[in-house]
Amino acid sequence: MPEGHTIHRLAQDYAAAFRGTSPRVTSPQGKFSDAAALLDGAELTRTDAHGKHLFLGFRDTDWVHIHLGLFGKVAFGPASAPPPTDTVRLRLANTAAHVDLRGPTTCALITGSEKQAVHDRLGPDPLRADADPREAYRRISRSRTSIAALLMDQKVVAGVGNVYRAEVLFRHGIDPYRAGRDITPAQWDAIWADLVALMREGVRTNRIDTVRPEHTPEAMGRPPRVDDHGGEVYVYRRANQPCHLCGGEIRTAGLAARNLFWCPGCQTP
DNA sequence: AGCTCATGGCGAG
DNA sequence: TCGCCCTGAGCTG
Repeated sequence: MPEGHTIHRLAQDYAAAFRGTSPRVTSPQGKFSDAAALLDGAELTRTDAHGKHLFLGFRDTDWVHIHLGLFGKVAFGPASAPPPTDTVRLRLANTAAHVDLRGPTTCALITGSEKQAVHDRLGPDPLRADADPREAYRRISRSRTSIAALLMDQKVVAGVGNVYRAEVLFRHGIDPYRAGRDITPAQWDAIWADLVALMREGVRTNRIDTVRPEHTPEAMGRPPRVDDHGGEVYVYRRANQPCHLCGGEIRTAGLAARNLFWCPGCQTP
């Protein structure tokens, strides 16, 4: 589920369902029980997102810091909340809705200054108004590390995950192993602008679609294909299949414990 | 029932 | 670079 677009969408959805209300706060699974008791009945005043980090603001000073990790999931439902299963870390419930959080790597009650510390260690987020892409380029342009690894480094850019990384590099014809220092300013500007557009669209639709209109299955007369993650893509999880553009075989390789996908025909070193 | 894999990230060595 | 944490789906028997 979770790349940055998912988290920003969740910030919106939590706000839409709970902002201005004082929900019951529980932790059926138990790992968040003490904090839940402190927040129970407090007003949810605001929400925020930076990269893959989600923040729920209660009262004036309390924040719940949530990171879904690889497995975390959030499920919204109506007020008639079913009995929670024993994996629900955090449940909010008001008179109109409930929401369950399962499997997060982080769910912690923090202060405003602790929240600020999280912002401080994250790079610019294409989905945030305060993002400065030059901050990212400063690191990228000085690095011998591959652009694929840099895009996944949350200190460099916040919110890009394995799908957006693979897809944006394909869309710009850049081989994932190219060193950061070999990315030109113009290339970075184009990548950033593309990330902003793709991820905004991702927030809107709640899925990752990266295929340009002229390359959709309908436009190219090939059978529709949607990845398990729910969107249509050029290379992500398409190892050994033909590239939509050049017909060459999509390749895959491990990079820093994640699977990388690219088209050697379309992406130049 | 058990294995593998997944859109993340951390700390140890 | 590896092992580990969080969970669930989709296989394999």
